[in-house]
Amino acid sequence: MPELPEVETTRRGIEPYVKGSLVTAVVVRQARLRWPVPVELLQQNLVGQVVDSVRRRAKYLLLDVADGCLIVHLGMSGSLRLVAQGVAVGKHDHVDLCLDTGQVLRLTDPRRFGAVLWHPSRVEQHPLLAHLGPEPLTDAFDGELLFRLSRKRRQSIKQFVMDNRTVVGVGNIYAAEALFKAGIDPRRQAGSVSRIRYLRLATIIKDVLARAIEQGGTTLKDFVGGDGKPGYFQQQLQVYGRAGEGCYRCGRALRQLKLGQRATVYCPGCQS
DNA sequence: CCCAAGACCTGGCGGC
DNA sequence: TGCCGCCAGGTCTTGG
Repeated sequence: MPELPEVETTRRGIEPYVKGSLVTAVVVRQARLRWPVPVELLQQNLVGQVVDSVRRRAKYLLLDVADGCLIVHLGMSGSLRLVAQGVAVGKHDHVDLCLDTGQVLRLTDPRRFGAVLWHPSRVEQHPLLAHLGPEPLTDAFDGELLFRLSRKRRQSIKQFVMDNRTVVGVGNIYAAEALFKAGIDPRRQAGSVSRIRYLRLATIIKDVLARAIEQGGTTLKDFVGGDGKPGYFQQQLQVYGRAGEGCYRCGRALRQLKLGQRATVYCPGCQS
């Protein structure tokens, strides 16, 4: 479900309700997520603490308290919602953070690829975060970086831009969309793409992600942001999920193939 | 170091 | 209806 725009939408949705409130309890019904949820650590370190800030790094949501940080990843199918205390618990509602406001921050994740972890100090140094590339919407990410990192790389450009060491937050949907808008064939070897094309691609990646965030993310299945509102970006998708249908630009049938085990849709006429 | 494939899970869908 | 194979927004881990 969540790519960066969906995670950022979630962050913005929950921040007003979570920031500044005190954690009264942590309830873990299913500790077997991507990694075991450290129940004891969470209860010892979070309960009685005030959440100072709700941040995002890549697709990780970070809830800071005085002595450390709660790390949440939504995986493929996770979502975070605020519900009133006492709301019935569903089959895939694995973790609750109960707040002194009477609300509960609830993690739902059917596929359990998500994660809930604790880090006792500078969270940027957590092994999962330490080697991430730059945030796509900052000046640290640009076409020069893409060009430089891509030299001598033989993997496809799509896999290259989806690699979190290159830049974070470009998932399967937005990689396909950005490459379509940039007119680049997703199968192209990263190292064979020109500097000029990378400059344009970086601008497009920023634009696509920023616009998706503005629209509240892409709603696939039942994604909703923390405020319960659906996203509307799916109405803007040019290629993702449209294999076999006509290209909006040239009319040719969009094709689908696999790159790095991921479905990849592109236009044989507009992308080369 | 680079790269591809495997692994982790559940649920929904199309086909027979 | 029921079962089977395939597919799905991520990314760590393994093996060549």
